[in-house]
Amino acid sequence: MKSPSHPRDRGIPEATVARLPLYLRALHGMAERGIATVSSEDLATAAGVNSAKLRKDLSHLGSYGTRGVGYDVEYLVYQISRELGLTQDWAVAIVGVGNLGRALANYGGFVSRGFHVAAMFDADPDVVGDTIAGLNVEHIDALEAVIKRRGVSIVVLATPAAAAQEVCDRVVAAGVTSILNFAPVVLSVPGSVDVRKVDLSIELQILAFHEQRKAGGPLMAVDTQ
Amino acid sequence: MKSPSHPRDRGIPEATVARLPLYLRALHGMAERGIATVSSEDLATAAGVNSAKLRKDLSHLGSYGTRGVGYDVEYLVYQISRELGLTQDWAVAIVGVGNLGRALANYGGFVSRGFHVAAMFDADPDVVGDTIAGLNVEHIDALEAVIKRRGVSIVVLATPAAAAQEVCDRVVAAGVTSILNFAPVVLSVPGSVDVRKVDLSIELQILAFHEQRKAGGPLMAVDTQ
DNA sequence: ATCCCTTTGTGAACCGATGCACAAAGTAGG
DNA sequence: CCTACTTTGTGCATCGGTTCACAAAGGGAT
Ligand SMILES: NC(=O)c1ccc[n+]([C@@H]2O[C@H](COP(=O)([O-])OP(=O)(O)OC[C@H]3O[C@@H](n4cnc5c(N)ncnc54)[C@H](O)[C@@H]3O)[C@@H](O)[C@H]2O)c1
Ligand SMILES: NC(=O)c1ccc[n+]([C@@H]2O[C@H](COP(=O)([O-])OP(=O)(O)OC[C@H]3O[C@@H](n4cnc5c(N)ncnc54)[C@H](O)[C@@H]3O)[C@@H](O)[C@H]2O)c1
Repeated sequence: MKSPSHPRDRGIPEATVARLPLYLRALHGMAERGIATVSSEDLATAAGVNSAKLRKDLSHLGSYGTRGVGYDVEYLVYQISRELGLTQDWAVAIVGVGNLGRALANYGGFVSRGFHVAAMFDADPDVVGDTIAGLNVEHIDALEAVIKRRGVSIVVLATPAAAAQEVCDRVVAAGVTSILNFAPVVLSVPGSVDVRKVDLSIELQILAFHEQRKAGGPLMAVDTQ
Repeated sequence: MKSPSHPRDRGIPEATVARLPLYLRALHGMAERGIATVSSEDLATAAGVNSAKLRKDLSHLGSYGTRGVGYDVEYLVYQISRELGLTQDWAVAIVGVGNLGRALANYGGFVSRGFHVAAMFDADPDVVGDTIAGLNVEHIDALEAVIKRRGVSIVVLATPAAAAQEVCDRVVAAGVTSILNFAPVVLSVPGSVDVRKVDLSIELQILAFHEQRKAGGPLMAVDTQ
């Protein structure tokens, strides 16, 4: 760090942010196996990326490596966790407790680090009042009140597609600015709200596209003309 | 089409492929509502993208629009479906019938167009033999035989992380070249195999990153030095 | 203290994707 | 047939991201 430029620039590329969780997961595995330091080469392999990319990604957080040695695993875990905001525990709410919502609620894995399910909501009277993974399912009418009271800042949307936009609007109105959407609809939200989507059917269609190419590829030089 | 270049170039950009399912979904909705033609502007809005991007995407498939009018909805549905390989019905197998595997199996939505669940596998004797969504759960030992017999070409992996790579190897050995992975591991596969991953915890971490920025952003100009 | 070896951090070239802006192509109406 | 209007398809500038390749930095040995 000589003179100009920022040592740790605020403004990490989006592509880098999307990979940090991958590095973090690999590092956790290494820490558990008692590995103290790791080279960019080894960490990159474990995370399934190329080592130049990994080094550039980490360089956006700061100069946390030691030349000739590598990165201290514990220290890097801490730095990435801090950067991702995982040093605090985020309260997540699940809206729509059907097939998928239940699976998510029962999923131990994502409670692991940095997140916990703080509330669950449904509109169906048969479902409201059920206890799932030790938590009571609230009625959707209580959405605003419960979100405020329990400090929910991330909402997982697992309602049918038809209800998603309406529920989304209420969630946003309640002050939530981060949404993970499983319903197959394009949600319309204010610019200040982040929506990420998980869409099974899109993923399958992309796979089908490539599968078709593989099948027909080499032989299928048949032009339509 | 004057002289050089391909009218319909094989080699559609990956980013375009990932959006085609979005357009298709919007078009299906319009077809159901009886809309016969649609402009790039309207279709783009429905799909949540910008219209120049949509037109460029569609131009990779061919010149299917009419200037001054727009695109014929039915025709475009057919062309995109064909391009994505949805004019055939793909046999999908689900491996790992736990919380998530069950939710996926019971999910009607993805059977809808172009895909059907042709087999389900698990290693747990208590689960094998169960009937879920009208289909018998097979033992994982029968993987290779059943995959061949039923012509499975896409596998959805929903086993615990620890088992994922081993199952993946068997699936690949059985000739499958398209995998949708829900387990939080980096799968290692030959280059000819396509793997797409769905990772809840990565999505949440990305949301947490941005949420943290929003919270501390404007005020948090505190430098660590 | 010097030399050799390893590995980081980054400048620079490259590549694919995005979005603007407009000519070309079509419709509709007189 | 000609004019006015609409909307596509694309050339081009730009941007963000990836990859290469190497100078600089540090550790360890002698
Ligand atoms: N199940 C899957 O594997 C899967 C996969 C991909 C996508 N999805 C999508 O995820 C969503 C949920 O899928 P599912 O299989 O769990 O459906 P589901 O029908 O089993 O569950 C939906 C739940 O949402 C509740 N609900 C309906 N309207 C509501 C409202 N206004 N407010 C609150 N709750 C409401 C229903 O009572 C029901 O319990 C759907 O949009 C589906 O397309 C599911
Ligand atoms: N449940 C969720 O919401 C969720 C969300 C994100 C990711 N995931 C991931 O999806 C995977 C499945 O999650 P889950 O909650 O359904 O777990 P689960 O434990 O409920 O189910 C896993 C199933 O896989 C079976 N299995 C184990 N080893 C197997 C093998 N070698 N061959 C075949 N089957 C085998 C088990 O018998 C079990 O039925 C996990 O990797 C989890 O991390 C789950």
